[in-house]
Amino acid sequence: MSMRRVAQELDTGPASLYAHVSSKEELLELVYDRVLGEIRLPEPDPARWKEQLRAYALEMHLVLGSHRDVARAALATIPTGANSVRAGEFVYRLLLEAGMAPREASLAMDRLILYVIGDAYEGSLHHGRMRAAGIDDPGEYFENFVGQIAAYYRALPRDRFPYLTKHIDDLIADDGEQRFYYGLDLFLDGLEARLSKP
Amino acid sequence: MSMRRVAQELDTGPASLYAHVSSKEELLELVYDRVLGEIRLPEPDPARWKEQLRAYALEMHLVLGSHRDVARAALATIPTGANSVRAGEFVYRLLLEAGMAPREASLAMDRLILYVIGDAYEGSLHHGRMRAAGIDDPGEYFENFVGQIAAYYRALPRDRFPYLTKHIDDLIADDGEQRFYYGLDLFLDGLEARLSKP
DNA sequence: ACCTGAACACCGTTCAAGT
DNA sequence: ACCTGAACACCGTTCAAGT
Repeated sequence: MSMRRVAQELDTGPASLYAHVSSKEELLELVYDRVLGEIRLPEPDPARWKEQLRAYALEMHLVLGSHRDVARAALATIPTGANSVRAGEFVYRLLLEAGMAPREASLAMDRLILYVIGDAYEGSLHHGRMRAAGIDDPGEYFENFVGQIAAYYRALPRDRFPYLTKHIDDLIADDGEQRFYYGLDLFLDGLEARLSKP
Repeated sequence: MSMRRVAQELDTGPASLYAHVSSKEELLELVYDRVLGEIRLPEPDPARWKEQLRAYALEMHLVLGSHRDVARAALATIPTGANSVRAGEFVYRLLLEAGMAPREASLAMDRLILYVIGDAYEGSLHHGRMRAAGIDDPGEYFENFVGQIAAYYRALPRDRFPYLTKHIDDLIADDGEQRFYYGLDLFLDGLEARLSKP
């Protein structure tokens, strides 16, 4: 996304955008909030906090995957939009009602959001690379990507890198989706463990 | 970092760089690997895997904080440099010797690295914003940043956002370092729990 | 093999001038 | 209050020409 391209889409010049927005960063934050609005929030149910938090993370991840710069804008910004606050209240409430102390719930919310955005941002970088390479099919791109890693690892000297060279198949077994799930569930299980023995 | 500025530092033109490197991305990957070389790896000790993994994550986080574009380059790239492979062998070995199955160790390594890089990247975005705002002291910047969040939350209607408005102090209590530690320890504790009951 | 100047095709943002 | 053309100060990369 470039200011000049946005302006072009609106049949105007880039300077005109600055009558409505003070910078590209501000525009991206507005887009971010609008994108968050696409997430449907269920009625919070403390008994199912883990399930609901997981569903929220998956939806947010999906919705952020749409555009590269949005995920970056979501990092290190003050979440100030209406939808952002709405989502924040939902997540925070769920953690509190699950039994977490306010301060720990704050930390947990912060880290969950960072994880989702971080993974989405990495995904969008991959997406950009895919387009740059002229590949259309994500599966084909993934094959290509891990294939290069595998080839490189296979060429490493076994005596100096015994562990990496021995388990190449395991290193490339899981795709991006499975990696995201693994980290998400590790996180949620970790929260649950802290709840049961504080 | 821009190609033109690198060239200037080397008293030459930007075009000259392309005799040594095929793109800016490739140059950044070379910088990334050099930066990883600054991490000192201890003799792996399976009995202290958690402690050693934690120390590694802290060192990597510190070393990545130096330059914004490096953390971004570290995302979504094939880690192909000598130091990168050296570090990968260390982390992977530690996880395996701790008792993890090869496939799960692969996932755990991937997520740990993503977490460290993701947090470092967010930190570098903050750093950039700090410089843009003309602030020199990180403490002052942090005060400023959380102060804006707090003011915004305080102005929210209490009936619509009861949870966020009630715990503003807890929401802004921890700084970046403490947040990083919380997520890191949650991750490591999670791994430990999976090891004890597989 | 390495370097260079000049050019190409872009950026975000500002600012005086217009309505 | 909103819009505009033109300009400023940058980008990454290419390419013919040089050594």
